[in-house]
Amino acid sequence: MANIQLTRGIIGKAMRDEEVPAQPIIQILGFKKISAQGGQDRYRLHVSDGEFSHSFAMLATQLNHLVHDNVIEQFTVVKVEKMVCNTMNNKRIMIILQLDVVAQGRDVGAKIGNPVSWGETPHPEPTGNGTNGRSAPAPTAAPTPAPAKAMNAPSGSSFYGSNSNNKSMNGGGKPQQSPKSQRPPLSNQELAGSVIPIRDINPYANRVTIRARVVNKGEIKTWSNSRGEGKLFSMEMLDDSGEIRMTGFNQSVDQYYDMIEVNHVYYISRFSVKNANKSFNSTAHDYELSFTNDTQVIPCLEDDSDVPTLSYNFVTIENIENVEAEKTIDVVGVCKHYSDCQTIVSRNTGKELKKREITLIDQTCKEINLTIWGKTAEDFCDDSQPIIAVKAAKVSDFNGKSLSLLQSSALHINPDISEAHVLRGWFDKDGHSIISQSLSGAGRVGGGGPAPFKLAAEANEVTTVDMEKGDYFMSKVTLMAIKRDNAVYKACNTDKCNKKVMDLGNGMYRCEKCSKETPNYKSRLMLNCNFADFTDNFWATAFQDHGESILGDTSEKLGDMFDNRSDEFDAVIKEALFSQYIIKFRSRMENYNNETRKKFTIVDLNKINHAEYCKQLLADIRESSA
DNA sequence: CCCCCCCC
Repeated sequence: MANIQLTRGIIGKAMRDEEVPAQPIIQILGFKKISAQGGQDRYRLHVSDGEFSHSFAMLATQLNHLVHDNVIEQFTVVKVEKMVCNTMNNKRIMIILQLDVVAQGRDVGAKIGNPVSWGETPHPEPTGNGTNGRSAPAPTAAPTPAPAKAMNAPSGSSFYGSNSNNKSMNGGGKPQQSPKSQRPPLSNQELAGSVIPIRDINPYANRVTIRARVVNKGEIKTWSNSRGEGKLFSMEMLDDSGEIRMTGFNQSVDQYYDMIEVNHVYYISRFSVKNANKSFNSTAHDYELSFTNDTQVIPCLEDDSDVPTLSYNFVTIENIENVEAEKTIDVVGVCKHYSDCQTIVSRNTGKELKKREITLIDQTCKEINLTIWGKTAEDFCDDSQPIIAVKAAKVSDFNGKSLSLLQSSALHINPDISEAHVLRGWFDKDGHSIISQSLSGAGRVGGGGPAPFKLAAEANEVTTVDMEKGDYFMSKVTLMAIKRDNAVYKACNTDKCNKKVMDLGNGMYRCEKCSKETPNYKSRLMLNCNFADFTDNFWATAFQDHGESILGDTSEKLGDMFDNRSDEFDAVIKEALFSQYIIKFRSRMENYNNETRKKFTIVDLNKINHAEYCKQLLADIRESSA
């Protein structure tokens, strides 16, 4: 093991944020498990380039197996294929994302050279044999013996079976009794011999096994239609040849859903293969798989680093502007803020849906809203402004551009990928205080550029000449009053027609526009609202959707209240007052009774985010005092 | 066997 040359000086360069040579060779002097977010272990490394040593290096968590498998041990020499440096709490940290082992620690057996501890370390570095330095206890303390490398497939005891006897088998430790019609589990030899690449899956290839990494697992979904009802889940898997989707129904859900873990590799055999319906399947594969009663899923226990992990093809937020609606893209951004979880009712199915809006920002200084659904929305609660990476988010052109998660999308919080580390560094240093523009909703560019912020007094001064288009402005205002009368009106029930109908007094309603009389109508909102800030106040109209946001209920329920439970309706109005909003208004001159008057209409409305608003004010102050 | 991907 003589003559191993470390890349001297690389640590100094990395610490000084200078360009580092490609593929530097360094030695691991020790490592230490540290507590980490998300319950996942993280390893801090004590590394040396022969000149300096440094204990603020981190192993990307996808490389944890290298520690668990004793590949990284004391004195192991590695070639760093990929790493990033960040400054965290005034310390430079090296994050090693990819490495190759040059020589095993047990073969090297000693520290190479006489490295000096870098920088702020106040004490001399211990140099005793068999110790790893303060930050890195001896590896003998931590790892358990690695599984035998020669093992191709796991032993029968780790078999996740293909029938319901499984639990009793595990409980009693008895050999499995196959029920009559079922085939016995595949032997290890059968398994290993029949593994084919995912790319080669087709309906005629029987008795094959794939060895695949699960990169996404959807929520359990229930359905009920004329053909029956049931539950199902889908997952996406990949190997180095391709990707494929697999769906499990009913009892397969019970059997496999909890067992299958995202990012783990499994041997899967005895599935059924059918054509992929391209309109609902975003994978590149022509076929998709289903679990059968006979399907066998076996965790891959040996080293699975040859099976690729989820890879992204990120589009910057700025560039999402140019992506067509309905396309799916990968995106990574900082979760600048997020909304409460809301319950809405699907127009198509009548089902209640949970949703939450997340605002993402990246180095292009653009923001975009991402809508998340269901359990993901309910459970999302992370105030640390985490990095969010999404595989296959759907682009929509609602309110500018926005993103929405699909069942087949995958959201990852603080993924251990270089883009995320770089973004983190940017946001913590500069990004958090930057004035950014949103592609979604209020403040976005479009329709003649971003709307300027105006105080109420300034808004009142505006004399709009353009009768057609009008002027747009943003304002931070408090809701002072809502006129109760005419807040709700009965509108024509015809799709797309929202005209006010005439109550004929006989249970029928007439729409002049449609020339139709029906017993039906829909309740719609048209709120006359008074808004104020410290300079002045003005009246503005909030139609349907914005009215629902302000009053916090559906127009249907509000209409019922308005007609039948007047005091309840008054209470709703009272409750809505004195909320603060950031609102985008349109001001326009309108002719009414031979008089030209300026009218304000709400075009976008958001409850104020005080933290966000204060940041903007601070940025404004900085800019104007610079 | 789902096949909806929602709401403003």
